[in-house]
Amino acid sequence: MKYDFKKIEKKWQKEWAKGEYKLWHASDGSKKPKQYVLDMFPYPSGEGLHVGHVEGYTASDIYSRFLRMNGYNVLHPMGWDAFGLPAENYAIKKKIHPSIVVKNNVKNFTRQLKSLGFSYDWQREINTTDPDYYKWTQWIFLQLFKKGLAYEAEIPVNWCPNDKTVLANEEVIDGGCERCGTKVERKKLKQWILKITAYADRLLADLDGLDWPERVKEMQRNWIGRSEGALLKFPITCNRPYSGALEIFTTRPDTIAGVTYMVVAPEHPLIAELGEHIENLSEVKKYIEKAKNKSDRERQENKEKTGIALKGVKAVNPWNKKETPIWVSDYVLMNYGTGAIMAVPQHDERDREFAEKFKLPIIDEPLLPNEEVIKKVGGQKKINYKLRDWIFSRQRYWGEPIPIIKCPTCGNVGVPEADLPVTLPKVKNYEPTGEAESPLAGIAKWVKVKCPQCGEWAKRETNTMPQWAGSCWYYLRYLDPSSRESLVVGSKEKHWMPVDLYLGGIEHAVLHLLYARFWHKVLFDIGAVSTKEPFMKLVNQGLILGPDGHKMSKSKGNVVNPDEMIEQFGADSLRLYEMFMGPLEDAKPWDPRGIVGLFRFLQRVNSLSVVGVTISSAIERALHQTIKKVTEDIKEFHFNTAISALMVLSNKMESLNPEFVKLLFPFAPHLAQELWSRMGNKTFLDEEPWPTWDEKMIQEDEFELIIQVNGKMRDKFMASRGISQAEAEKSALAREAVKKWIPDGQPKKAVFVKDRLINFII
RNA sequence: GCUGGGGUGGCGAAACGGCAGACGCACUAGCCUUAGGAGCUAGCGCCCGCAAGGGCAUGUGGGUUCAAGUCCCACCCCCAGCACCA
Repeated sequence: MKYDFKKIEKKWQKEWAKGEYKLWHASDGSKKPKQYVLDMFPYPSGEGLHVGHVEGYTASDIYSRFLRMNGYNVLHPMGWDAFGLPAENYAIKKKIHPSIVVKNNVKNFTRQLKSLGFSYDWQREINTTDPDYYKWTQWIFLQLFKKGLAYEAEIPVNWCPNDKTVLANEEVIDGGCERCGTKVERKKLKQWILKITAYADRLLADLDGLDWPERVKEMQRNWIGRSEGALLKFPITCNRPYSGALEIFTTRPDTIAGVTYMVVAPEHPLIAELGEHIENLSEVKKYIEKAKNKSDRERQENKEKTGIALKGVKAVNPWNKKETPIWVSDYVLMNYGTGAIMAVPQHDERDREFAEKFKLPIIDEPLLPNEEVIKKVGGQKKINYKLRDWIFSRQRYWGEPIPIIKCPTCGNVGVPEADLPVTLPKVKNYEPTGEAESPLAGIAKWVKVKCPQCGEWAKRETNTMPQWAGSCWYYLRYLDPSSRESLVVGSKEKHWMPVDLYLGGIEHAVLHLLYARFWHKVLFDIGAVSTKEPFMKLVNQGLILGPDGHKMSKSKGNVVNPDEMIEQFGADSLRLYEMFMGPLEDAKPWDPRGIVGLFRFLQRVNSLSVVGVTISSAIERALHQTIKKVTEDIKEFHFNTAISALMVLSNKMESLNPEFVKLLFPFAPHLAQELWSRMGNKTFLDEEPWPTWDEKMIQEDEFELIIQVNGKMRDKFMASRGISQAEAEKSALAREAVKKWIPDGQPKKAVFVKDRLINFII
């Protein structure tokens, strides 16, 4: 029979769609054990689904179908992370409202996902740009505001001149904008900031309990960057009366005797404070000016140390009362520790480099116990983090409005919860202003509002939230997508949380995954959720590279379009190929011919007779072995070897059997369901139990006994299971091929591995 | 530099310390055919050989073991992330 994949796939997709995909509804009241299998939801771009999406979504679909057949109540939802720059930029270019752009893209993505047969619970579909959804994103912001975890401050921020908005530290990659690569500028602006640093210790400590890839945990650990040390004060002396001290942070108080100079960051307040006490103030100011003009990227590119000494000012080492000079250098950063260090060139590479360049002494002094130093000099223990607070406001249109009202008398006032959502008004012009405000600032009618506290005229906050806001909590909304009284009803949250499996790309390791953990912990603290962590197990699918081995990109012209693959070979072949390419987590290049092999496999399976012939015991044994192999492989996400096991079995089979069809189902659901129906079954495979194997059936009564001489394989013969060493030796030594290697038939020694091999040593 | 992950045929890859290369792609030969670029069968690591057979092979060099791709030590190379964080 011809493998008419188009007809088969269309037919079953239509069947599955009945009752709004009833087959895949997750029930809140089920007695079955629950499993929450979550995909990282896509940004619905104009380009449509990428083969990388297909990879991750196929993997989670296989796993979900497997769990359902094993008696689990599975929640496997899908939605849209639809706020963000691309829709807005497209809107600016084409003069179409972003919401229309998003609507069209969502339609296309939905069509594509359905054409791949993914078993989502479509009743729980969510969209972060839906006011009923972002009402709760705003609600969470208000809770952060109430707890003092959202605050406004004027600080130096990363500004992308191309996207005309500020960026979080996590969004700056190698000094460039995460999105467009444009060199980021430093600007001092008043911004909304989330106090993620208040959770640094918990975000770090709770990583240990997570079943996540080690590299992701390590990336988060590095990003949080905890270091234990101490704050120590060095009194300052100069030629005029002065009573200040320079406070430094160090992880090595034990090296204090080796201090030969001090360094402060160019932005350090000490310089302004000392003012005229500094004899060479004008030169110092010149250096500081030069350092300020350097971007972060320039500072990183050129690591040649620069600096200038503060003349007429000294610091006193509190340990040995020695006077040491104070320098200004941009290798010390103002936003870490205290912005000042004690320099120990003997023990620190950077200090050594600086000392060598400026001919400062390098002395070798004995190390002292940390505790003793801290105690004697009156210092205090301190833990520092590299993690910075999250700069949260954006000067763009297409995002959630920050629900704050700025009142001239009351200051920043949260929008009353009853007034949520603060909906995004329609504007004529989405163009960013290029200033510290979003295009919303231009809508006087929307901006003007009465202060909820004093009733006087006030203004709305016109900045919007960053792209990451909506994805910080979406996994909770799936549990209760239409709830009006809370972001998620407690009983539903308790039933489903935490997410058992979270599948997605590694690119979110220190962005989405860190932000979401932070929000989740805040929600935990206010009692809105019952678990400390949102995602128990994380699996990252590896990147699918273009046929040229490079990352797929439009400019390189190496992008593979899933729609074309489905058109040519069908969804089942595409699913199977992407799973067969290699280990799920590895990066792997697309082989344009590769999919053919999987198509051939399905074609062969399709042509097998549905009328069962009596199966031989050899095939029955192979079947049991395959059930075991595929079951274990799916549990470990080894889909490539599971598919290969199915191929091996199918190459032996003369006709279809129900177990094989069930094993195939999670991987190639359309064809498997078609075969199931051809075999005379009226049920859906989703509702069928997963096949089981009998360990006794797997055991073969004969095996190939390997004969080695000095560890090299020389011969083999069929032996019955359980053969004794004496019997094995006798039979082996009698063989011609063995006699050739052991002419006297007298090996020095024989190592016998039961039911496997015998190794003669001569 | 630090951290994590890797180096196995022409390619993607398999391999509880026990026959290295399963499965698939490509390739070769043959078959079928309504001559379809997506059919079927067989072969296919490298070297010597008509063959039988033998030798060599899992980045490099050592080690442990009856036996090492797998365990231990040192080194080289590749990929990813972070990187003047005191």
